[in-house]
Amino acid sequence: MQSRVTSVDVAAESGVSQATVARVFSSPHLVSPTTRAKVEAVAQRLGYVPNAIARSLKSQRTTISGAVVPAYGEYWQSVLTQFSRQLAEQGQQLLLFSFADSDDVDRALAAVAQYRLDGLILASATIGTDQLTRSADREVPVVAFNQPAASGLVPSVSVDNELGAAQLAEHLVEIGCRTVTYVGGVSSASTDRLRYQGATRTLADAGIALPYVEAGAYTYEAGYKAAGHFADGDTLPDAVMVGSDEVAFGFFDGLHQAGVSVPDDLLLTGFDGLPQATWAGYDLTTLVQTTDVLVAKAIELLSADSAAPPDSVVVPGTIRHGRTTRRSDG
Amino acid sequence: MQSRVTSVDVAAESGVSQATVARVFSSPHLVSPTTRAKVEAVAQRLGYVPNAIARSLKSQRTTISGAVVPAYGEYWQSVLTQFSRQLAEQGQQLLLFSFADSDDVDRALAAVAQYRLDGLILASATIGTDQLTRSADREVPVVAFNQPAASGLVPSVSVDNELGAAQLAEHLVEIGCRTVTYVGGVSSASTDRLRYQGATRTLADAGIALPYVEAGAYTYEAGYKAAGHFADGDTLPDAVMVGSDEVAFGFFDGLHQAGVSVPDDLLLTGFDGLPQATWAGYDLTTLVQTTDVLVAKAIELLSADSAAPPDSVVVPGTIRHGRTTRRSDG
DNA sequence: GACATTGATGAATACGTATTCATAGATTGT
DNA sequence: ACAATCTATGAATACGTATTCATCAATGTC
Repeated sequence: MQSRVTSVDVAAESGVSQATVARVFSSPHLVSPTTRAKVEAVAQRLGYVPNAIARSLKSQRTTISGAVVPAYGEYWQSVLTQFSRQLAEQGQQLLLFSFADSDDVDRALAAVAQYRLDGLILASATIGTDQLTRSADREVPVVAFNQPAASGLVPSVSVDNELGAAQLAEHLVEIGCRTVTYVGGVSSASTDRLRYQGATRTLADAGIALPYVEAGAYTYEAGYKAAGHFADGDTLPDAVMVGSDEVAFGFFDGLHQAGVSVPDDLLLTGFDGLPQATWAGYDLTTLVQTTDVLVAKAIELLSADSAAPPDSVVVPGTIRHGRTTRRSDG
Repeated sequence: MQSRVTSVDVAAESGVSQATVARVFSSPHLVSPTTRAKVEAVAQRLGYVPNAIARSLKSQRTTISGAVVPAYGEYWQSVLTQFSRQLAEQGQQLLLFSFADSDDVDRALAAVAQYRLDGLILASATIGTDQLTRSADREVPVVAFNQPAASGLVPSVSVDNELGAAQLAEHLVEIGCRTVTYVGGVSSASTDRLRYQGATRTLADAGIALPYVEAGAYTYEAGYKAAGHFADGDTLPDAVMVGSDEVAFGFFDGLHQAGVSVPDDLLLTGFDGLPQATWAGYDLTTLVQTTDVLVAKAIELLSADSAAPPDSVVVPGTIRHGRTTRRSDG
């Protein structure tokens, strides 16, 4: 029953025009200090708050950015809160469109179209390229987050997946691994492919082949199960590279369950640099994405001149050396 | 350069009035099948999408709910995505207002006031009661999530903290613990107090006192540090009850680091039921909040008749028995 | 001291839609 | 067959603000 107060009410009460009240709140420098003070006092007293909806309608901007993000996954949750925090610092809000599967993406994109958002973040490697291009010729600035396949179609920001995987592989070679297996999440994801490629090339230079195993999902459970099957095999490789930290955690625990010890029987690497990777229970060697930088870049691209051609920003990650690649025997 | 198409354009192109076009999209049953088909065809061809901003301005509803949520913490992230998913199922969007510290809360609430949201979720035990009451006499339906202190002021939904802690304590008594210590997150949080109370009462019945130690934050690191100090003490209790899973994980790892083994040297319980609690590395005994139910209840309260008096819903949790309270010797 | 400039304000309009009111045609009941 | 009811539609208005245009006073310039 509050906030029914409009700029007209304030105007009437202060004896000025509605235009002046509007100016006090949107371009104060156009109003004399005297009247500004008067209006502000009245507004305060009446509990007036500008209506963002009406404001948006008139000004054609919303101070809201949208994010289309997967509903599950540790990684996305942390990215999401990063966006929310950094946008909030700029006085922007974040409108969330989460989706569980591909069908939901279309639903989410349809919902997005109804809002005149200041920017739109498309996250997840499972958004199809057709869906991307369709969003591309909207009037709203778009940026694809961690979706390498988007390059060229849409401005995008992602970690250097290929380089990162190469760095991890390099490290494994250095410490003497001769046989390595790669455990991916979903093979059709572009991030998955790039990471596998990066690792493959580097290992090939050392004369090492890299078999690919698909966990089937980017989840702890998928990793756990994969480890079970894996441990059943006849011989273990020197090391396993897992395509994402969350899967790696499951893989790690699954190995333990099967009686395989990390790092004594097998070395293990992850990818992403989730907070849990540093937790003492895992202490995982992984490629740390500097999420805050990636997010900052993405926000930067949103406000950039959209007349420029689609820009692709690739940020290198940093390797974290944990216990999972440190042999007990030195 | 798209989506500039308005209902007026569609009207002109289809040879009907703007009113009819509007009706096609908001109350189709008022339009004859013939013209409806015609208008829909034209709209499709021109790429017309109703403008949600204008629609909201006129209809005084936004199909958007807001959530004021802490920027950090595994628990809140999972709650957040739950809200997002369940709201999406009802065709509602979620507008995110995250905050890092108490000052941010005021900023977030101020931002909230500018939107005519369909509902508002206030999460986090660190929102002050004054801030709560201020939001209470807004025109927007509010519900406090997991903030027991809100009872009576604002409709609220929370897990039964006191009962849950009592159940955990009961379990410890049953398996023979005689000395127990409680490690809380932030002592001023109402959830912290209730959990401590529940545990204290139950243990008192068994003639056991419950010393309180404050970790200082609801984070892994705080738990880790607390465990360090704790292990330095002269004698260890039989069990430690930690006030939140995330802190418990840190405490667990901190104990290991200090050479204290769980469950051999010490039993451990958490609270919340985070996904990681089931991860094999921890396998933590904890009180599982059925977050999906809590969230569903909260959404239900939002759409409920706001004329009713502030309603408090308390949902019992379920205890999860993990390895951390299972003595190796049976 | 006449004139150009600047600054502060008000009147009026537009943003894109939903909705009330009125109207004309179609349908029903007796 | 005629009044009464109902259906489909259009004209007009309102939602609450930002902004253009015009006005008028005050200031500065030669």
